[in-house]
Amino acid sequence: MTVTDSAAQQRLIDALVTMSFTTMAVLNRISADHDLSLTQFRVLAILRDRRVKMSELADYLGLDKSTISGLVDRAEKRGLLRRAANPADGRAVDVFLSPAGSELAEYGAALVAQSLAPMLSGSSTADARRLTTLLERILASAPSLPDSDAQ
Amino acid sequence: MTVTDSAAQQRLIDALVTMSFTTMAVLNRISADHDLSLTQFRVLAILRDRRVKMSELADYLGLDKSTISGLVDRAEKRGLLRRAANPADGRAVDVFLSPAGSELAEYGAALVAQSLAPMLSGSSTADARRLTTLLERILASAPSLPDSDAQ
DNA sequence: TATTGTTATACTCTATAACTATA
DNA sequence: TATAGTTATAGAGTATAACAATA
Repeated sequence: MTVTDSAAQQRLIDALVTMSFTTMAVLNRISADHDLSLTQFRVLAILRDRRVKMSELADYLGLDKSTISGLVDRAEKRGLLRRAANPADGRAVDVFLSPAGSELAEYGAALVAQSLAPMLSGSSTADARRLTTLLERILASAPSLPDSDAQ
Repeated sequence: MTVTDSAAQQRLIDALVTMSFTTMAVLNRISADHDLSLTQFRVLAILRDRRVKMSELADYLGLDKSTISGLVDRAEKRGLLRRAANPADGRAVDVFLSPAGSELAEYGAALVAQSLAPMLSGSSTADARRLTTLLERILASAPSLPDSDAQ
């Protein structure tokens, strides 16, 4: 996109930002419905297919390690996840989902799909495919952000 | 999109969610760089071209009125916005940007455009136009959420 | 009576700084 | 020395409940 397209570019940016707020509002509502903050919900999503160290969780979320301690404390107290010593590094602590956490994570992922589907149901299959391709192309070239693989 | 396209639909949802997190991370970073929470940043964006009542601000953001009181308190103390009695309703309080708040809001909007532009610069003009159209079409049919017109 | 806004309260989220234990 | 994690602390964000003022 060239510099002369500034009006068109601004329009794209507006659409992207509005779409992002709309999507985040849906994720926020789903989280709140289950007494989770969006961050807690993201933790569940991240741990759905991974067992990670506290420090890795901090990296995924782009948050300070002390924040992660509190976050994991509360989720552990609720029985959603567990800590365990890392076998390879005596300083490190692994985090992973409990069965209850795993169940909630799966349910949450399904809810996200269900909640966003209506918004997309107006698009034709061809348009949906086109949109997917365009978004994926942008994401592939974007500098990977802390949270780019949550969900 | 038909029910048989569930894999394709899930892929679109994943792309949309990832893109949303990426966009929000950018907005969060810009906010933090100016000692604003994302919510404060949104307040500035909302008030950029509007003078609203406290209750309307609550509606825009989807937050409780008591939350708005605190939010406005802090921003007012920082000199970014001001309260005034609503001339038409003795119970209501109007909120609007101070000159400093207005300046920061304009600067912030420009920063958002600048920060998101690189991510989009890899797309051709035709692709950008196509993406804009697809997003706008979805947003037009989406039930308008509390925050859909921030920014 | 209903609505608008504020205040008190409580909890979560977040970062900084100081600390312990391990590498 | 550097890294991993926890704890103490402080401030912001958020909602609920109770309240005063106005419609």
